[in-house]
Amino acid sequence: MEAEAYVEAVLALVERIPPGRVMTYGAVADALAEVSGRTSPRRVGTIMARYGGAVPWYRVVAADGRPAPGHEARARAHYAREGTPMRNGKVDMRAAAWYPESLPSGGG
DNA sequence: GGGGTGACCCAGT
DNA sequence: TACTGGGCCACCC
Repeated sequence: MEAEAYVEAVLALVERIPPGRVMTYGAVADALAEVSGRTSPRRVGTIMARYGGAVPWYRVVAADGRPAPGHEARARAHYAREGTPMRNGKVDMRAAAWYPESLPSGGG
């Protein structure tokens, strides 16, 4: 898979995350590992930082439920609107964690 | 080609 | 809960 295609795959997957649900960087990387072969949470984070502006980036959080650094207030506003399960100021991963049943590309 | 960095993750204290 | 160390991969200079 080309780098450009991988970026689009990440963005496409993030767009598939339903309102009120979230995915971790690791989960995104793991989900795309099937179609990409090699991935890592670091790569997903970097892509989100560069191209995340075009997708619901706030639905992608760290493993402990923290939103993107520098955009916490922005993210929390969305969580309140979408009714995302919160826990002590952070996203409740046990309730909000979401995983795609089928991938945006390669699957159907 | 080599070294530093980053919207990460896991394990230990 | 907060802090620290190691692993990981691609990007940038």
